[in-house]
Amino acid sequence: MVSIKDVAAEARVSPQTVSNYFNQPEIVKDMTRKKVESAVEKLRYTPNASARRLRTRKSNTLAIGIAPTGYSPIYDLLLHALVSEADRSGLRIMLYKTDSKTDEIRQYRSLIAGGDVDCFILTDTEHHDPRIAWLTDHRQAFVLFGRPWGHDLSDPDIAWVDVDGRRGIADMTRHLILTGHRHIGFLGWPEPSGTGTDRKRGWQETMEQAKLCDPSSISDYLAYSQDDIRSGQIACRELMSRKTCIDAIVCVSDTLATGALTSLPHSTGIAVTGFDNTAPAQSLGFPSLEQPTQDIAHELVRIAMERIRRIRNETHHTLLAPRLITR
Amino acid sequence: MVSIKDVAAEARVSPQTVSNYFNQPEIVKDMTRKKVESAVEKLRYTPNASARRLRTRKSNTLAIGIAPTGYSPIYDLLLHALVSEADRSGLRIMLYKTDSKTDEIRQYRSLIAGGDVDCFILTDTEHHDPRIAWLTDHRQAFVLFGRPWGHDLSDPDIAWVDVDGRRGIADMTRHLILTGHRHIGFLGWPEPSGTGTDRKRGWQETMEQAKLCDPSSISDYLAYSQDDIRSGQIACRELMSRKTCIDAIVCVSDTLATGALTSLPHSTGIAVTGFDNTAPAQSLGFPSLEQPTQDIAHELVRIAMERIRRIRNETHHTLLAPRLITR
DNA sequence: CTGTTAGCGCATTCAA
DNA sequence: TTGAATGCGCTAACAG
Repeated sequence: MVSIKDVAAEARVSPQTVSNYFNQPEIVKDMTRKKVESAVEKLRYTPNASARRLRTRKSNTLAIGIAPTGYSPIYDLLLHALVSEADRSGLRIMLYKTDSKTDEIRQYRSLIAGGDVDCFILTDTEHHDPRIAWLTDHRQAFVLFGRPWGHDLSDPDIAWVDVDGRRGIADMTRHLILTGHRHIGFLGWPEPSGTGTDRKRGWQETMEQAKLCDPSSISDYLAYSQDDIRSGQIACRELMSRKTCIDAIVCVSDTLATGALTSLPHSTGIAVTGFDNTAPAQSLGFPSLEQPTQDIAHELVRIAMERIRRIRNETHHTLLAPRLITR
Repeated sequence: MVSIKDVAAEARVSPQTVSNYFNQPEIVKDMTRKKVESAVEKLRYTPNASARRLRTRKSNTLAIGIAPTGYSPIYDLLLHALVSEADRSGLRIMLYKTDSKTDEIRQYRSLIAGGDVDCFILTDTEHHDPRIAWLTDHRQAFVLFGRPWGHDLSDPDIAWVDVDGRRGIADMTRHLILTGHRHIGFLGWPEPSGTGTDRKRGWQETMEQAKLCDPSSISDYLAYSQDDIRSGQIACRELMSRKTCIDAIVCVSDTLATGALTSLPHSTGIAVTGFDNTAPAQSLGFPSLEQPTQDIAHELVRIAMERIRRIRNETHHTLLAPRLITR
């Protein structure tokens, strides 16, 4: 293993100069820099991260939780984007398990005390999420992927990145209207669900604005379902029998869209749309909304770095638009 | 931040004893242990991982690559299982990006030199994988998820864990035969594909054994396709038009099964089966084979720990059976 | 069984 | 601008 001393000896400078070369290159004289550079190349030196971490008390690591049943269908896409973006900033991504919210807080404690993590990325946020309070109390840097439902969205203590589901679903609903549909139902998640309610609102507002529905009759076009295929099928059948004139169904997820589509008799001509543009959307060929994972990751990393440095004057939340995929 | 010294002072023992309490509890006297224990609790002490790593030259970290387009549909399930199993052994999981094999080797260099990783878990192994040679040359611990195709499978230098696709597909083929199918086709991946060839063999052997096919006519029942839905549809149509008597199709993946199923006219009664038991298999309701992710993770972690400790007398490869999901 | 000594590799003082 | 000394928190090796 080659250390900073070896490089210093090779370059005939002091260890400190080599350290400066890496951490404050601008204060090293050009000629010295050259010497160090060639020594580094020759010895294939890479700084030891553990030693640096011990000294600086920074881990250059972001941690993101992974749930037993996959938070979301785009989780692995997001993960790759995150690793990719983090890499550009010299950060690493570490995983921790989140089998329950309590368990998750236990993980925080261990990761923080171990000096393993600079900033947490939380997914699957829920109303009055206990994790937010805990992390804030412990002055630990974190960013949410998902809005802090139940908190003030502009609270400077709570940084977040999210996708504007309301806008995406509104775009989708407009698309359906503009392609001739008039009786557009909505298949959503049961309350309370921040994300679900937000998406539903996109549909409802568009319908009311287009005078296709008024507030008093909106519930006729609405059904709720757990996010699995079978529940989606049942909810869809119930909705269709309750409101037979429906000619399109906007679903809060691809899973429910899959359920809806497979529960309808073939060739009814009823349009069904989803959210996330996952494999089922592509295979069954229904329109969907794609989350901009690379942009999400970019923002998460950018904000994470600001939180680590305790910079508070920049934008600490971002709402990104999903992309409409028509088919 | 509370350190080992604080605990030692609180417990009125030496720092070394506290260290022993954590690392070799059995050599600490009961009464001393009690004292340390209460001091630890009182101060909420957690060892600093960076310092420990620096001292021991061990990171207690496994690294696994993440590809731009998701290696496999079970990737996130495997990841959770891995984090979960690693946690039980006090190991962490770090991610690195693998946009290309060359890029991946660059990542190895950086992670190793930084002292960030004890053992790599490689996925998506291919014939004569260059990563294997590099890691072996550098005496770096690693485990494959997937067999080292093109190498000696019993080579003690190459540890691996894999799922027995051949056996799984054979089970599936037998299931089809026993439910009355006789002309069973196979939709596979183009050669060379270690995994694909292995799975194909399971079908072929079962067919020949059941005298439903002889070696000379086997290719009549066989078609190849890239692993996407549209290619699967095309390949399936070609196969069906070439061999009209086919009454079941075993597919090498759920993706191809989805393609096959959606390309066939409805209610033909032709059975289609997949591999991985992913969402499409569940939603479209075709039989599939489930990979035992928890067992895979368990074995990966077990072997990884042995490799780290350079133990060579234990089993260094494991072949696990997938679970047949009939529907 | 417990305490003492030393040093892992690095970055932050201070001097030069 | 560069160099020498110091210590981050921990544990291996030893001495007691």
